[in-house]
Amino acid sequence: MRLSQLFTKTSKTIPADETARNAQLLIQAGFIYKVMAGVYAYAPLGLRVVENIKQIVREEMNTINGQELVMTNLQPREPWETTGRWDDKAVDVWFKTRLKDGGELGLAWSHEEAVIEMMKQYLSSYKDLPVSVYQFQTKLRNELRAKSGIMRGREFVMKDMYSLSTDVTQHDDYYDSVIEAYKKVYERLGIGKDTYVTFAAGGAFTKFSHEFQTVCEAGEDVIYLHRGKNIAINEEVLDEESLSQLGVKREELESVKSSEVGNIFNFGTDKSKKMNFSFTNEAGEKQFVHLGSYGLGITRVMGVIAEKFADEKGLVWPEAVAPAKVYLARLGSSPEVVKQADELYQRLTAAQVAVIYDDRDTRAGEKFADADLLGIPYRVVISDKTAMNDSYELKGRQADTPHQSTIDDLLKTLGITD
RNA sequence: CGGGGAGUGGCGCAGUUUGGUAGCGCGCGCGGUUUGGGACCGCGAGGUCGCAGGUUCAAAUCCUGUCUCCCCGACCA
Repeated sequence: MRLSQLFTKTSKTIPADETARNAQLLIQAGFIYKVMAGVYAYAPLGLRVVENIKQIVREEMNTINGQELVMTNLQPREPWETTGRWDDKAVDVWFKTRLKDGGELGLAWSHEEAVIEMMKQYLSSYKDLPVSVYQFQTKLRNELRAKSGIMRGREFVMKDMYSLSTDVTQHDDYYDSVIEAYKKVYERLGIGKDTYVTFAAGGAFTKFSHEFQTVCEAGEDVIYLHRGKNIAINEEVLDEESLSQLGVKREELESVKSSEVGNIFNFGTDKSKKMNFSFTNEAGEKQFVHLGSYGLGITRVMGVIAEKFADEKGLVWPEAVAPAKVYLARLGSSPEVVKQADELYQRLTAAQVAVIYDDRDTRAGEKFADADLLGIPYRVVISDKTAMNDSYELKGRQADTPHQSTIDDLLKTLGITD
């Protein structure tokens, strides 16, 4: 990507109407554009981050046999009525609208009922199970109050997965595999060591559900950590019963602010019964499907990463999600410099390394400031000096000083092996 | 939804108390000098002050209503 052609621009000032660090930085750097409260558009650089996160999630969901599909944003009323969740008193985040002929529709805030409705058409035998389906979907929630930039919006991207199992054992096995898959996801996203599987309010079938909480000052939740035992408890279920059940003492726990980046639920057969979603077992008997629901907030994770890693100069993306691996800053426009920079750009691009090529006719300071603000992991500078010596100046985003390297060292550092 | 704060060129702000028809920085365009951490000089374009009413000779400024944004709280299945 040539920066001279990118339509977004960075700004020297942070937007006045945002206080959330993630929103300030992402807007200032041109990753996102605010449309209204809690609703943000994703510009090219922001979209790259979103897609990188999605790809990591996709790979891990595929590993545990998740089958990707896409549900719809327009949802009919009936399935939600059967579970009692159409009523605004039961679900207060509904956006609702009407068809021209008067039929009432809901805009998708979740897809549990929708998925069941769909899967009923395909699954009818124990031989069809287990099945796990997932999607990346834009969720629409009429939150009373949006806040915290992209961490709590009215429109946001979420990966939601649903498992359909024959019985408790089959369900539990899958549920456990999702926990492991989620751990891998957060690990790959660079927030693994700060993300805790957290015991939270469970619902009708289990004492607890599991949340994935990332320690983050900007988060909305408070969790209690037992670092020694690697146990975390959401304050909403912190009572004597829970403590004794988990075998920890209150005074051993450390309270920290966190953001819920994932949540997994066991619905048992509750919804299946209400929606009459059954299959035939080996004995020819009608059984209800066990449902599990597994959410992972894609755009929220992006906000959390932006918050956690930023420094005073701007964003600092972990390599796995960065919009590019290399920020190639070309200083000056002498033929030698242009030649060296163009060649490196082509070489890296050919090697599948994402590069932001700053070929703009601007001064060095501006390029360096933008490289930092955009948070690209590696900065390579091409100048008269490097062109003359056939060297390459390389600096990590958070390194203090750059160093000169040969083309071989450079490619090696960037993980390119010919 | 309760409480608090704020809406003035693309962005960040001043001006509002003490009404007299709009200013600064950045950005943008042109010319020139510069060129390794957001350069400098000159010239120039760009807003009628969220919106709607009202008071007044006169409203960014006063009054009423309304919309929007931010923060705290409540809510988050």
